[in-house]
Amino acid sequence: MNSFKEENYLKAIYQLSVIDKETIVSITDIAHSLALKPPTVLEKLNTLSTKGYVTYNKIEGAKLTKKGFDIAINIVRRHRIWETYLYKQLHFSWSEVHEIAEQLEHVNSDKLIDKIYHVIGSPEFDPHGDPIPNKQGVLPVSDRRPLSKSVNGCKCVVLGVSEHSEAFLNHLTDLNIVLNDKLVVEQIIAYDETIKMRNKNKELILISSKAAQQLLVICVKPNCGCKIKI
Amino acid sequence: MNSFKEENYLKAIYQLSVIDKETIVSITDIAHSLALKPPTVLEKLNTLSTKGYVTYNKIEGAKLTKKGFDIAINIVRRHRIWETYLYKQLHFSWSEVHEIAEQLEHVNSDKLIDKIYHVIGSPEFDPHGDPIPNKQGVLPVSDRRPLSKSVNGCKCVVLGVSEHSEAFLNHLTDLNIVLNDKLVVEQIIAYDETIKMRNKNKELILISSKAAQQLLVICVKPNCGCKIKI
DNA sequence: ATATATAATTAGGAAACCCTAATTTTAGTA
DNA sequence: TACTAAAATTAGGGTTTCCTAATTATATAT
Repeated sequence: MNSFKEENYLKAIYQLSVIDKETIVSITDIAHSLALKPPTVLEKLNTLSTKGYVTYNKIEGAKLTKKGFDIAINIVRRHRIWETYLYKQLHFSWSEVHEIAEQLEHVNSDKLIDKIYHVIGSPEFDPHGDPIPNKQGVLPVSDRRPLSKSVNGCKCVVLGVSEHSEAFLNHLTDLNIVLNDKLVVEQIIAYDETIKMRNKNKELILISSKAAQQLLVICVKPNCGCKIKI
Repeated sequence: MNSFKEENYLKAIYQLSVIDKETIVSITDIAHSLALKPPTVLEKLNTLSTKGYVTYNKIEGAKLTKKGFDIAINIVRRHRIWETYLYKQLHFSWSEVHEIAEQLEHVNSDKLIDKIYHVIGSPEFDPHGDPIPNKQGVLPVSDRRPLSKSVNGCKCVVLGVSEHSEAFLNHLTDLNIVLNDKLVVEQIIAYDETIKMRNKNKELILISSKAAQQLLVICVKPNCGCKIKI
């Protein structure tokens, strides 16, 4: 019954661990992500550990156990399904959707999720390209990768973003980049890795390395030599 | 942010006050309704009182202030809108709907409620005849009354129920009574106030006084002399 | 290597919520 | 009226969740 808070801890740990598989999930990271102070997080981590949802030590940081992962991935699933439902079915704008889904994700009814998932057509990805885990917590496989991993000549299709801030999404709008756009990389500027590319209207687009790291694409030209195999 | 619990207190007080306008809302009643113990309720009542949501004293019991009423009626509004949405739009059965709406009613997004209310066609009553308060907290006027207030010869249409238990709803199904049925009262048995009536197929139906008190109808025969003016 | 910044931890405490047990009111009834 | 049952209240305590301040580790950098 007390799950609201605990669900948010587990979700935060999951999300932090996904950002970078190498880096450990530290107390400071979790505290920052949940707007709490480190001692609070440490205390909670101990009780979550006792309950068997996480393991924690200074060297390895916080890690979800199978039990904890199952809960976390299910919250992520609910969140993405609700976001898609709000967006596609109730015509909310993408920027409004997140905050409401943060609340709805804690509503505990598998049947409700099943129904709305069916209504939206059981998609594998949400409207911004984030994968929707299935009931078993398995993410759909996808060859999407950051645009920043491209090489000259790459032909990419925009599948999503890994950052969801207003600022970034507005920047994409300014650059005239939308979902499913086809982009052809013409040059990667050696000095700062700015990418020069063209869209389907042959318009030139310059995108910074920073932004390119957050834009997820799939490579549609075989053997282009880009840093991710398709 | 802390509102989940408080919302439930305010809703409980509202609902208890509606059952019978004469009777005061006692600590014991609230404790029973929320499955808590009296000292817990008393303590919370004091803090709710400090915050200006209720007034409380032994003689008058708990009463909502304007501020408390506004919150409570809004929760009721959300609850009934969600129940209707789940029932009509997502095809949940009526018995499943309540539990999920208990969670959804606390999701804080007026825009979400507006949208789903629009989708279900902005009805004034939910599928079981409960009135849906408007945004200002005003209940739609209705001449519905308990069937038990009928007199001989009353022609009534079934509008809803005031009790929502499985047991009662199943009983109505057994009696072959559904929403919008037209019933003609033939006799009220003096001894125990059992009502003898006929439905549109002229079938005889006997309903106990207890059940008749929970069945809400509107009188469609003018000046029938029943105990409620229409 | 030592100073310094950053992260983790410990100690101690406050507020929210909820409880049991005991006591005091209040109300109902013989 | 006096007794008794029910309701309200007081006292005291437990857990959860969160904090600040102080301390100890751990890195980082000169």
